[in-house]
Amino acid sequence: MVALMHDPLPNYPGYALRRAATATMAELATRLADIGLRQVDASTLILISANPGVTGSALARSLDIRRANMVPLLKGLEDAGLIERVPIDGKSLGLNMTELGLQKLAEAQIRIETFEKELLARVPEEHRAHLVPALNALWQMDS
Amino acid sequence: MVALMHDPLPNYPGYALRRAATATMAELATRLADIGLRQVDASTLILISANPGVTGSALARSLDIRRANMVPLLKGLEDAGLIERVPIDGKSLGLNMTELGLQKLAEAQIRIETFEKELLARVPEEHRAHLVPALNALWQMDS
DNA sequence: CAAAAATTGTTATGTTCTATTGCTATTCTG
DNA sequence: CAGAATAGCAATAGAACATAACAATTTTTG
Repeated sequence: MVALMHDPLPNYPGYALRRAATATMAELATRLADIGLRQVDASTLILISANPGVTGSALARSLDIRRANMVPLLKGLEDAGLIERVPIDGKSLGLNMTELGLQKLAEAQIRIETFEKELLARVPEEHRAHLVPALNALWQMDS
Repeated sequence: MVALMHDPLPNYPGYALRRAATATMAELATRLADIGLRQVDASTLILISANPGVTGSALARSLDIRRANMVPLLKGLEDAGLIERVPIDGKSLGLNMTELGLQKLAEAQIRIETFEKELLARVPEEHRAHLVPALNALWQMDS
């Protein structure tokens, strides 16, 4: 059950990035599943709560999710009573948190903060402060 | 077309990690698709070439891929003439690169090296050296 | 202002990746 | 040797994500 003799892959930033992402995302997914949320649900709630009245389209752009895939996502959150939608004009719907949604978000935040703390704790101290800026530099640009 | 007013998500290491991973992986995927490979194909070829005679099961463990999903992967590489399988004993098959596979791998390596270089170039210099060690610390442990 | 262009929300559908289950044959281990 | 573990495989299910098309409604601009 020993590792491969030669494994050059971890030296590739791209590979390390993918493995790190899948491993950590799987971990967070199970913790959020305990309260009936997926990561994308939690992200969405966070953004709505920080931007009351935001539209689904704007969320889609910010989260880099196709508009079409936003529909079942928001429908799920609405059906669960976590958000509500109020017409802004003839074609746009503004999104807001419900009381229940705020409660659920608070639960999620606790789990997320714990997760992020543990995640960072695994990174050797001398690298820790560099992680988030380095990661954000990789995607926050051409979007 | 402006970003959201408040976007707290990039402050979360987990979110930054996911966005960075999906963005960069999509980029690499298109570059490898030009030569008919997926990332997992390239990873597999790299490991086989570094570990001649390795078994599919060992690869699956190293790449964290289910054994069952290894089957169509390796079949694809074999059908494309990139690898060959020779029986080790009654139940194991050793994997080796073909001549064509080595050529294809060389092409892939060029694209991968270019990609990795450009990826690192996007990271501000003071963070650059910390990225790979930080990432590997996130998953190289409990596996 | 009127025509053209863009945006919003939506339905329907397809693709791809990955996990699960179960099976046979073989090898390893106590 | 008997039981446990391993290798390879098939079939299938599910989740995540992409595409295409559409109607209704703004927004832009000539």
